[in-house]
Amino acid sequence: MPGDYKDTLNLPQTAFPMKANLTQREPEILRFWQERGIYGKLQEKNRSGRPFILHDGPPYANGYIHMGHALNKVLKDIIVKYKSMRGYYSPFVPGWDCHGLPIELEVDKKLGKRKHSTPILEKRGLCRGYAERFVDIQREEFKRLGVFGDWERPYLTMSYEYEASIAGEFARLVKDGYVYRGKKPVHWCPSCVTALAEAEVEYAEKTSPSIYVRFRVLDADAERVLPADLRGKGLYFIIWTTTPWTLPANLALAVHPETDYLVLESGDGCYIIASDLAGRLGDEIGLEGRRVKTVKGKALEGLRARHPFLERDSLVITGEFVTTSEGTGVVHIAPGHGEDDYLAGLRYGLEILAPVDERGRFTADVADLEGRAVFDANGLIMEMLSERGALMGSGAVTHSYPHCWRCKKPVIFRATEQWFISVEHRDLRRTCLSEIDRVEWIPRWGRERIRGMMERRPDWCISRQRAWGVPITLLTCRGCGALVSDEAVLDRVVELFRQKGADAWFEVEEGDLVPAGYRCPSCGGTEFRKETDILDVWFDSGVSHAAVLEADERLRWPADMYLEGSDQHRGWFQSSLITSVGTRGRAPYETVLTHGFVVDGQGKKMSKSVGNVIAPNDIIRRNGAEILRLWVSAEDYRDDVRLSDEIVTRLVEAYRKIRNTCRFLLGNLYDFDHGDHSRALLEIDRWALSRLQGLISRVTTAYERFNFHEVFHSIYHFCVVEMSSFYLDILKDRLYTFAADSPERRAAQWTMHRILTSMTRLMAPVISFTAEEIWQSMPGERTESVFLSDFPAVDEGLIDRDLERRWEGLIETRDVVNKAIELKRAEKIIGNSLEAKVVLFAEEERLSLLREYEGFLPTLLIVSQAGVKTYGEAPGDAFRDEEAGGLAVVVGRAEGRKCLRCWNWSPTVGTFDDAPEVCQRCYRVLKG
RNA sequence: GGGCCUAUAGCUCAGAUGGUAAGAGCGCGCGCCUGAUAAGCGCGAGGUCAGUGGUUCGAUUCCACUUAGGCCCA
Repeated sequence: MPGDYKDTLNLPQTAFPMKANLTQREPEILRFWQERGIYGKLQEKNRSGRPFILHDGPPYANGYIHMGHALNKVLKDIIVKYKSMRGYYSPFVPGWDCHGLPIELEVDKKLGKRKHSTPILEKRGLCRGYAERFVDIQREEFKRLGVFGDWERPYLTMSYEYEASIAGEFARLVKDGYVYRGKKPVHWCPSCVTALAEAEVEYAEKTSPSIYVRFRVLDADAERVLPADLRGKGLYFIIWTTTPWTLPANLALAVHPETDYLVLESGDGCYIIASDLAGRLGDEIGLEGRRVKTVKGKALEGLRARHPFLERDSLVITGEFVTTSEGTGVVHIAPGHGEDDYLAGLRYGLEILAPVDERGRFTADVADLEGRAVFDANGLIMEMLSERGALMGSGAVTHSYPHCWRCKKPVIFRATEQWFISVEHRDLRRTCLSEIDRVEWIPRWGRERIRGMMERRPDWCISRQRAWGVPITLLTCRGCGALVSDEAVLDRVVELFRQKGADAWFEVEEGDLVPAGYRCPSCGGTEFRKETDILDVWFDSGVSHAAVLEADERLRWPADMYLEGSDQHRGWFQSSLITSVGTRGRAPYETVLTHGFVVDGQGKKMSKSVGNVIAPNDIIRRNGAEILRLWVSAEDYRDDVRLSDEIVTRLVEAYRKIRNTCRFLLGNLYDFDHGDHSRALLEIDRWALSRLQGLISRVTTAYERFNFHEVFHSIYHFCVVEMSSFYLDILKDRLYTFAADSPERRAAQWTMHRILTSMTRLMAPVISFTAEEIWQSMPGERTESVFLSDFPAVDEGLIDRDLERRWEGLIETRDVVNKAIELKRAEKIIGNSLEAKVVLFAEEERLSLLREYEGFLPTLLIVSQAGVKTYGEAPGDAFRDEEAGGLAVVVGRAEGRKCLRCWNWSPTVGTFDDAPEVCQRCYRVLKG
């Protein structure tokens, strides 16, 4: 067909599809990695490299993964892949947290009524099966995200080895004296005779007595408060409570340190109550009288008051938890029967008193009430108060009160014997704090956060009265109650667990746990009792540094990094720190990196009830895991990360842009000869390569600082601004119309190849699937997988700052010309920019710059002709832009005719008899 | 209620020891191209830098408070 020169051009050719079709392609790439064993080869390749150990915090083996899991694992994966490509030995051993209440509750739910009659070992077996199932499910979900790791050999906290490690680490703490037995209040169901976890308590309306009780301040102390003229009168605190039965356990009265308290003279005595509540108390119990004085709560601290019916004094303490929203502003404190009470009791060294047995009956400690069920005793107690003149008022209230989810009856708060790890022993708290200071926290405020918690936290209560966990492997003497902390006994249990798992604890006889002839060191007793509590699951994961980092030959202790959500400042970071410092004297991590939570487009938390939840699978199914990975990298994870349909849409577009840019590069490399054409580079090629070095440098720094959103933005920006709209757009003419093997075209290809191989590796840790797909489509020699290649390094020889500076001027000029052309386009004078001829009028520096590049200007501006003149010659109606001074532009129609081959306009078109429709440049190419 | 943290265009992000920098890309609007074509290119319109007060000659940038939101506690 005459006039059709398309066949004589070097148009791009590639099998690399424009449409990613990630949903289908990703599984193929996963299979490729799997079948070729790429992860294993990567480990092998770096075996002798410097290690970088990112220790995986174990997700809980319950339910399907949500976006938080995905965010966390992808962040880890990006780091592990980056470090690996940099030559670090960076194995990733994923793990799962398998014990614990949530799984047990799920199993209980399935058992229904049989849950009470199911033997513990059978229940534990069911829990194990449940956890196994979800480990498998989550493993597949994580793999689908493209996360590299040793998925076939993860660590499970319920493996026998791990269970033995838990017992072993616990034994170390026992031997070193960290573990003690103490009392702490827990929700307790007197009807089911069991402790209840918070999750097993449900709140329901209940009617309770509402009573006001006065406590008389000791006369000796009253002088501190009462003016001289009132001395001799009784001084009383008034408290309000809805649980009269806890009064026998009263040990203190709490006031708020900053609240104003009123001393009120009324009848036979003086009363201390919160000023704000005086009016209300007048209505409630008819308390009226003369206002004597006002004092701050903290001035009352240390006073002693007589218990209304027991031979005991009650100490006045202060607490921030005291409010004046109800009651009297004075709170009755029974450390054995309330959470605030307990903590206050600890602070003031009060006994954790709970004279109530496991069936909710008073013990002999309260002689008058022994054997009485606590709720039934309320009336009796009120009578006792009344007889002694201590009852200031009574009534009834209906309020929300905790009930047992099994039997639906009201529960009580009751201190029971629990095991603790002391954070004061051997200065543990202080050592932890100094370790916190030594560790690097990213972001920096993480240090303040965990520091505050560590400074204030109480001893660690590790007892749980449940079935699914690692038992607290302690024996106590049946005779004297002494703890058996004999090394031989403790070690025997660890070995037992290694062989048979923690279930063995429930099977073995007490006598078989001690050496033959063993006697209690304190009393010589020979009968022992196995502890039935299990360990808090936080202990399980807390010792992963020992059970995994130290024990697993693939890893090493301590870890270079822990990386979890910021909620783990209270959780895993702390449980790991305590167990590690307690046994090894230092933190198990060098650096701790935290990320925020996944929230919706408005920054609100995702919740099923609101209906704003987006699941990883939604995105994988609709857009592919790659989009999810891109999202992880695009967002600044230090803050909460937002996710919405719009954000996904934007990311899909960004992905397409990156993909298409790479596709264009691939398409123009189909016939590249892979020779070294570096000596034939044009200046614009050198500009592109210099810019590429800048990109490599920026991206490398961003990875090093874990600023992944900078990685994304830099690569994206490079694709859009430097490549697609500038370099590649300008390059088309050279690539398409020059002779295929001309030095100029080869130079362009050489440059493009370099850009493509660099960019692909830069993006590989983030968009791994696409990077691999590009890598496999790339012509020429390459490693088996993009991950087996090295991360690109900056080539100093390709950096040319002077050149880049000169080009800033050229690019600015180009921007102005584009504006001028746009105006002519609006006037319908030109369409395609090749129809234009441009004359530039410039002064001084710009003039000399443009003169220097005059021959190159048509290429730069993608116009057919361009000329340079002095600014003074510019016509008055020339286009000027305030941004660029000393520059005027005149745009007109190009001269000559359009070359049907290269589409440039030229006076040379029509001057060749044997090819009248082409320009001179094309004519020469055609004639070879 | 307490501890820690966040708040720049519709979206994702930059920004300055406080003083001519409020920026980028995307999206959106309007065009061009049809030899990256379910692509590519150009131009344009978008922000009282959450609000209030304070420090200062001057604050989006420092401080306090408020509001909204997040995590962890209570």
